[in-house]
This record gives sequence, structure tokens and C-alpha cells, in this order.
Amino acid sequence: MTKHAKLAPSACGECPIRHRAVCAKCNADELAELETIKYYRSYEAGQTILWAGDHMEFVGSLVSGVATLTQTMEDGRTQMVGLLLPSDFVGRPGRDSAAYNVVATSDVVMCCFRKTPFENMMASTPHIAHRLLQMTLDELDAAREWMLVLGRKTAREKIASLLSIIARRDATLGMGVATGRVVFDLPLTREAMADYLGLTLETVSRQISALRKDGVIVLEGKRHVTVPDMDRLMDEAGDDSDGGLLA
Amino acid sequence: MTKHAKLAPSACGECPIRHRAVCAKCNADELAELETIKYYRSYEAGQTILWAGDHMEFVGSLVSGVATLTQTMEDGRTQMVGLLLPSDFVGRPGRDSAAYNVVATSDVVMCCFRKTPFENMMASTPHIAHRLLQMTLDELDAAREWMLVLGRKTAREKIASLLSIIARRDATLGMGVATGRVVFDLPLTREAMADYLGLTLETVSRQISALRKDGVIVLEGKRHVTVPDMDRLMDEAGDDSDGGLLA
DNA sequence: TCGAGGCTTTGACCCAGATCAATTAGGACG
DNA sequence: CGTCCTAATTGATCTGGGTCAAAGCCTCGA
Repeated sequence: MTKHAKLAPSACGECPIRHRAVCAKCNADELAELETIKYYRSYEAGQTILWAGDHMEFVGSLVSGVATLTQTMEDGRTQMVGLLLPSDFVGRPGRDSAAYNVVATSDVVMCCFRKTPFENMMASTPHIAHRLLQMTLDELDAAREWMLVLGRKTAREKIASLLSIIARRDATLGMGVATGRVVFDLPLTREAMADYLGLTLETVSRQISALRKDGVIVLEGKRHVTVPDMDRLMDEAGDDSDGGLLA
Repeated sequence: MTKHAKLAPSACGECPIRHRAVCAKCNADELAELETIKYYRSYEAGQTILWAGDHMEFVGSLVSGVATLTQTMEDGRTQMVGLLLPSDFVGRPGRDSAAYNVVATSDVVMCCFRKTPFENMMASTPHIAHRLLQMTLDELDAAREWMLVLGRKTAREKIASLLSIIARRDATLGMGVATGRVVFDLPLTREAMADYLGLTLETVSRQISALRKDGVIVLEGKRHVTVPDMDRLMDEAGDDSDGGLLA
């Protein structure tokens, strides 16, 4: 999907480590140290990267691909609680196990930092600690934003919310704010969307069809989406907010 | 409600500042410094403590009473995204405005620290920064736990989840894990419960009646609840998890 | 003691979204 | 170029929870 190079603008263009997670201020010494504890991992679509409760040996960030955080009840009902897109952070500094299943939705490449050295570094460099706190607060805001979607929005509004979040995210990766015409590929199956939105996949399909019929979106194939008018979509989402979601 | 003194055991019993938020390691110097920037505020039931977007001049923790974090859509639909009970933390270190409305559900006393000095202190004392990160991660886990409740549970399970969380919380304030018989007072109106659970107040009322009829809970008046068998309640909640929620 | 007004409960009915069940695309591959 | 397999669409029907409406029940103040 998204190539590493394509990511750079949204992260930091001036240092060798391109991930927002760690290059808040680009101190050369810290970056050099980070390089020494860095490695890459890749996963295939469908593979579970971490099971809830698993010991975590790294923290890192997505380089390419899409992964989801999911929670499952014994009877099989599942709820996605976060969507990880390139440059998103994976891991819980200071915790030694995963809280949720992390599943690769497409082929995934992740940039990992070994956990203990990373945490030591965090303890000694306040601005990294601060950056992590801010990122965690962002995630918390996003999660709470999503609680409103799950608890109070209709199926149509839920779909529009999800589409506008993905569109916005994709568009701003390129640069600037998403307005007017936006084009992107859905990184999720209908079932994954349903799990995210607390719906069934049939309802997701029906509502997408309805939005298409009403001209809010244009579909080519199953995944390629054109939004002719971003404002219209945001309106359908019943959304005053300006961003949010995405772990 | 809960008196400050009653809180001490759940916080730190060995230092003059009893709030979990800040006494992670009880360094005397830090505590003395905290004392100099500390003050109290109180609010009446129903009063809005902060509006979303408000400038925040303090961070602090609840001493007594109950407050809620709520989000509202233009058409009036509202979703509660967090429940603040005594010892819970209020504020977003490093941010200068509130993300959600904070509303006092009962009369509230809050212990506040002036924001700038508190943040300076945080920047200079890594263990406080670390503690805040851990608390934020707890909140994030709780929020995501709640996403499962909102997205996938039935009305009955939602009610049981809320009751078991409040029961557990109340019981463990006293000490130990909540099992067997548990007694507590509901700190929320039916409407507030509905806003928390993404239901209507009528449905909340009906499901509470149903749980009473089935002997899962016993009610005296509208608010005083006895849970004869905590395991039974957790079972109704469809919950394998062990805690969670509560900002 | 008696209202008045705010919670709460309960009933009757309805509808958005779930469930069950076919069909219909798209690929990937021989 | 078929054919197999999985994702997606579409239809028919059912139901959990919403909506509207009418009592009940505390509490507080006169």
C-alpha cells in the first residue's frame, strides 16, 4: 500500500527516522541511539501480530499496511477498538503485555524498537516521554470520540463517520486539509468495518449502497472510493468534530 | 458522599497528599512543592465544571462526589465518555483546553494544582510524568473496554456491565476484590446511565426491573442496590474482563 | 398536610438494524 | 477460458430497543 517514502512528509522530513512517535525534536544523539535498537518486522494479511495478554518485546510504529486492535467476547462477538495506519504507534510503554489482539489487515511492515532500551531512553529524555503522553492523549480523545459514534449514531452516520475519517487521514497524509474531492482505497473489508462500527456486514453493505445511490460517494470496484464533496460526507456523519479516531 | 478520610486507603496512606495522581513515590520535597500549588474547588450537583474547548487552568483529582465527561451532538444526542469518581484524575497535562464537558453529577470537591507549575514539575520529575502516562494508558484501556460494551452488548448486558463496574469500584475502595454480596448506591440517574450506555432511560428502567425480577439485584428505593452474588452479575454482563472503565 | 415538579416505572406500538437466505461479482489459478 | 473460492450485494422477515404516552412516587417547600 502506502510506501515508506510516501510517508515522510507527514512525519519528520529532516531526520533519518521518519516516525512521528520518536522524532519530536530530532536530537541527533538520541536518533543515533534509536538507530542502534531499531529493527523491522513484517506480517502477512490476516496474521495476528499480538494476542491480548501476550508479552511485548518491542514498541514501534507502522511503516506500511493496516492493522486493527480488536476485542472479542467468548461467544465470538468482536469489536474493533482501534485502527492502525502507517505512522501509528504500536505498544504500551511501561506495560509488559498487550491489551488487545493486534491483527494485520493487509501485509504490514513495522519499525520496532527493543522495549527495554526504548523505555530507558524514554525515562532519561523527557521530551520523548512527553511526546508519548501526548500521543496517548490523542488516542484517548479518539477512543472517546468513537464512543459517541458507537453509542449514538445511526448506521448511515456510522458509515459516513468511518469514511470521512479514512478520507481525511489519507488526504492529509498527502498534505493540507481534506476538502472538496477526495479519493482513496478502503483498507478494510465490509466485515472489518462492521466490527469497527458495531454493525453487521449486511448493514454496512446496504448503507454503502445507499450512500452511493444518493451520490455521497462513488465506488469503483469494491474498495476504490471517490468522495465528490467532503463537506457533504461530513454532514452525513453528523459530525462537528475535526478529526479523531485511529489508534 | 465519600469523605476524604475514607479515601486514604485507596490512595497513599503515608503522605499528606492522598491522591493517586501525584504521590506515586512520595518524595518529600516534591510533595512539599505540590502543597504550595494546591487549592480546592467545589461544585454543586448539576453544575458544569468545564465546557469542551474551555481553557483549563488546573489539573486535579476528585475528592468527593461524582462527575461525568460527556459529548453532545448538535441535535442534542449525548454520550457520556467517562465517569469520574473520587481519586480520579481531571485534566489533560500538556493540553490547554478541555476535550469534553465535565459535569458534576452530585456535589463535588476537587483538589486542584495550578497548571503551569504542575507541568513544570512534571517535566522535571520523570516519575510523575511516568505515572501520568500510566494513568492515561489505564483510561485508554477503560475507554476501549467500553467500546465493546457500546458496540456489541445487549441492553441487559450493558446494565449489568455498568452495575458490576460501579459495584467493583465501590467494593474495592473498601479493600480487596469484590465477590459474593456487594451493597452500594447508584451515583447516577437513569438518564445518566442511559447516556453512558447508549440507551434510552426507558430501556434502562425496564432492564433494571428485569434484573430485579430475576433476583440478580435487589433494590431499596431507586438508588440503593444489593448484589447478592457478584459472580452472577458479572455473568449477566457477559464479561471475562477484570475491571476497566472509569476515567 | 398538601401540592408541585422531578425522577422513575410501565404500557402500547413502531422501526432500524439483525438474521436468515440466496445471488452475484471478482480474482487467482489450472 | 472455465472454475473455485471468498467478498459483497440484495431480498424477506423478525425483533430489540426506541418512541410516545400515561401513571406512580419521592422530596421539598409552603
